[in-house]
Amino acid sequence: MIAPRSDLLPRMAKSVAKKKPAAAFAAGDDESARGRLLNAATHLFCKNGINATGIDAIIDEAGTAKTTLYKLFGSKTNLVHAVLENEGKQWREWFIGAIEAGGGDPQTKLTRIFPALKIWFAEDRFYGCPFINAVAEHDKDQKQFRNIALKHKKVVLAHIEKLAAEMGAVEPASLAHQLALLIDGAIVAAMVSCDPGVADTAGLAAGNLFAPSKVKKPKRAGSAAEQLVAV
Amino acid sequence: MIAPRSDLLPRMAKSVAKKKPAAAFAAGDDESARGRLLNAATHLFCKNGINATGIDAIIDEAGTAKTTLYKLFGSKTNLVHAVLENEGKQWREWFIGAIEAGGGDPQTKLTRIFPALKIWFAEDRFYGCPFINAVAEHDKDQKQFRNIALKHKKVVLAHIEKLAAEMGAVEPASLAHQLALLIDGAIVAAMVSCDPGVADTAGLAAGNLFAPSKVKKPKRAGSAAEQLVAV
DNA sequence: AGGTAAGGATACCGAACGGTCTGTATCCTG
DNA sequence: CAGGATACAGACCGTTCGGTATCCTTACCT
Repeated sequence: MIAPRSDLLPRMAKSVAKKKPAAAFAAGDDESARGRLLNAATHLFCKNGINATGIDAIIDEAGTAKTTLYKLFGSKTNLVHAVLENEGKQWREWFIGAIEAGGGDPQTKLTRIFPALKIWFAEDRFYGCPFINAVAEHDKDQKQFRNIALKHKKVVLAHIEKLAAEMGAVEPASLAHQLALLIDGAIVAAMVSCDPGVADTAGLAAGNLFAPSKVKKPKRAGSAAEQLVAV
Repeated sequence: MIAPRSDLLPRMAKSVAKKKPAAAFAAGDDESARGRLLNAATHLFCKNGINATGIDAIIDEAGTAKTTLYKLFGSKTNLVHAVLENEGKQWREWFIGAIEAGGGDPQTKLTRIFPALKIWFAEDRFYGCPFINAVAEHDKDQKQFRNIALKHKKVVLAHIEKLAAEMGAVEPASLAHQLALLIDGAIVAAMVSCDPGVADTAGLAAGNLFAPSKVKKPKRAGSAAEQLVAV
């Protein structure tokens, strides 16, 4: 039984030799079995849906054995949770980095939100928000995925609200919630329409939320004009 | 072989004798096999997801035989399409009715959008937008469900854009798209958070889109103030 | 050199899936 | 009363699902 195995490079994915996908937030160069499983599961869950993705498809794309998956994650449910946790962390790091990079005043950072999203929307591996999608395809009377999604969105919201407060918004919490609504709307609209341009529309709508009347200490504009258009 | 059947009322659902759910847009009093199947499938698809809902669960809730389902719809896929078409039609009728009822000027009608949505969000059978959810749990590289969703959203958008034009919006199409974004955002946020109050937040954001500077023929406000805050 | 940990390959299990089949009961119409 | 149409009941089929068990190969570390 000489059986010269074709895989001269063991512990490497054999099915594909992927190039780095050059995503906005890189999913990974982790070539360990765990990393490959996480990347494959993330890709397939997001692209085809969680329920529509079978274990076999995941191990096939990851180039691992089924035993390895169950040794590392225990169950499909655990894998789903690991994917969401990992993806959420990476997305938040990318998002916050994208609006913070380059500095500037808080309002400048907030206006970077939708241009940043547009870049994400334009990726060929943009499949919408994994958290929203996970909620959408599971029992809505159960809190499981809704709680995970809320936890993710609260971190993002907190950062936006902090910036809103720093820029002197009259009601930072309200402004942050409105921006978050536009973000969610843009994400699902981009997923459905495949048109990154919805980010521009969302940015346009967001622009109205930064009107001088919404800010405590206007920098230049006269107060008379503000009064006229206030509320 | 007397076998006194328990169903003294044939062609009636036996498993449950549901009360009318009193939904904003009534799913139905259609007690035919087709109607019951459509209602049951709509409920289960929306609540638990399409992929997570088996044929057996549907016929169980509908109180029909499996043969009846396949005689009437042919396949699960066909049933899914029938559900989306039917649900979309009913939702649009409800939505347009809700913002048109009571009359008033076009802007008044547009401001009715989010209060109307809030009522929908508060229902115990609110499970988000079936079209968004359908896209979320299927292959995003296929156009199938995305096209169905887009068709639905275009009808809604067209009505909003018509109202925007009637109210004299400077850019009716842009305004309509921004409102649509807020609507989508509110729907998914309500689905995830189970808080109908997001409709208020969306309504607040929408209020900024109706600023005098956005309207061709301002009714009262002076033009000087508008110039100051324009664009 | 040998042991151990990590991972690959594959056969297999019970359950659930979408879908088909046979048979029976009830109604409507002629 | 006959016969067609409609619907219910439930067994059944092939497939796929998530998950387990067994065995084998390789890399690395004393």
